[in-house]
Amino acid sequence: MNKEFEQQESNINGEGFLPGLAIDTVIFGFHDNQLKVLLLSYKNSSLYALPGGFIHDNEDVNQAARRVLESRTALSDIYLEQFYVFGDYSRYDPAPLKTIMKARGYEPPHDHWLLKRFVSIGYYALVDFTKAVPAPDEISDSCDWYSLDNLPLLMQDHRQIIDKALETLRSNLDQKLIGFNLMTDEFTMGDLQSLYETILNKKLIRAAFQRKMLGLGILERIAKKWTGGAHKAPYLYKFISNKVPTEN
Amino acid sequence: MNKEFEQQESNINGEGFLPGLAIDTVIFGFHDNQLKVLLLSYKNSSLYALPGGFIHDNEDVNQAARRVLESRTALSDIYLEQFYVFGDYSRYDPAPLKTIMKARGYEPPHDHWLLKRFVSIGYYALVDFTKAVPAPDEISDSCDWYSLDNLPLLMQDHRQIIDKALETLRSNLDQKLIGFNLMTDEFTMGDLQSLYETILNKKLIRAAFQRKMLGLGILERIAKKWTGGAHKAPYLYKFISNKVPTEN
DNA sequence: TATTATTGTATCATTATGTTACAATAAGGT
DNA sequence: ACCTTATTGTAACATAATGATACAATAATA
Repeated sequence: MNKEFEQQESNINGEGFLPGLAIDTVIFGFHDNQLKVLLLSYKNSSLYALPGGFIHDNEDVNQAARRVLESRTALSDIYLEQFYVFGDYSRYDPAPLKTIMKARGYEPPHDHWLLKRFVSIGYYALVDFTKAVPAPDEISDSCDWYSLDNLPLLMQDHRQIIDKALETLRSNLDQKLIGFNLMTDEFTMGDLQSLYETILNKKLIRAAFQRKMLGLGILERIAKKWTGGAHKAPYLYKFISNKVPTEN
Repeated sequence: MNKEFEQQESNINGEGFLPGLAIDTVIFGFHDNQLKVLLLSYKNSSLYALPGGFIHDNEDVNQAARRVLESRTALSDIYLEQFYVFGDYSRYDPAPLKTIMKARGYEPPHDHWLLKRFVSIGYYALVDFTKAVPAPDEISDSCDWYSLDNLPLLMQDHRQIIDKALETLRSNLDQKLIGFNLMTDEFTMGDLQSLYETILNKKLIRAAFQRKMLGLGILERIAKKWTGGAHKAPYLYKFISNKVPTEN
């Protein structure tokens, strides 16, 4: 779903789009020591869904994914990566989209292109929670962050898509140093450790974690952060951006 | 391309198939200390290509990939995994397929489904070279193994697809212990090390490699292998299959 | 000024990996 | 039979990475 939905709806043959192929994007953010994903809710529906969209017939697939991402977060230059194609026949279920269209007062023909079988390419994005501005469009009620351990009921197989995205993020975390894309510009070592612990779902050893991160040589120490706590103030760090993967 | 090509050719609207979506499979084997891939050559054409195919409109995408793989190697229960979707607009080039069809004496209509833009889902498979039986079909001259460091000229972006597959294999090798799928049933430690060295494209330290492999606890020592060489005979090993990932 | 919690880092322990060395041994030659 | 040769299996030690503990430094607050 994207801003062009009205055109897509009345365009019953899907003219201008690649047929049967969709994009779903798992947009991860990190806030309050919790991993979050950006979800939409549809008007007149209790269904939540991942931001997604379709591919113009003269557009690169990766470019389409970036377009979807930017339309939802108003961010560019974001870490974005394909992770899996969801193509089981059992995904095929025209009911939810039919419901959405009917709720909008539109009665789609039987062979409307949006009611056919779709294969979906899964992407995940890592964004700075504080910079993303969740933007709903005309067919969605809301576009908001939801904590991963408290997700609402999701449309179709979107729950499995999120699970697979998280699994991919987890296994790429150490190898690719992509975690920094989820941090704010400045952060403490505690913040960073908390992010790693949340993604990997396990406690890490503080001393070893700090030693390793500093040893990577991609952190620059800025200043101290007075939190107001009755204890030594932590340093703030920023990461040296040209040493960390952002765009592919 | 698969055995049903004649039907696909005369079926100008692609009835029964998902439109615009294809599968390309990089089938890896290992022989003579070299990585090999299975390639087809088309009749009346100098073009080589990856084994590929299309998805039935009532078939899982992963199942379709397995069907393609089995039709080319006569093997089942093979390690097979999605690795990337190739969806750039610049891939779109109807010329090669047009040439192939014309060479078969078939003049396709302008809007033949096979001449439209395709997005291709890349899979890679790891097979035991000694067990796979390369099988061409009626539109291919040949179906044979080619050494990775001596590939013929390939159709479209198939060369990039192979490169990306190798990159994925390389980065998954240690983590997932999938290398064993490329070995014969019984092998020496030297064979295994040679495989790793070839995939990773670097020399490994013999003592450390052996220690690590034995430490994994997935190898069973069988017997000695008398090679005829004037030296100590190496042991043969087989891997304890229920400890190694094969199918997903 | 004492108390408190947290941070940064040093220190040592443990594990993993790199490196060297060497005994075991299966041909082949004499 | 015995010596030579190349390769294997593994021990032994060196170095690097990680786990675990300890402790000084230090911002609040009382």
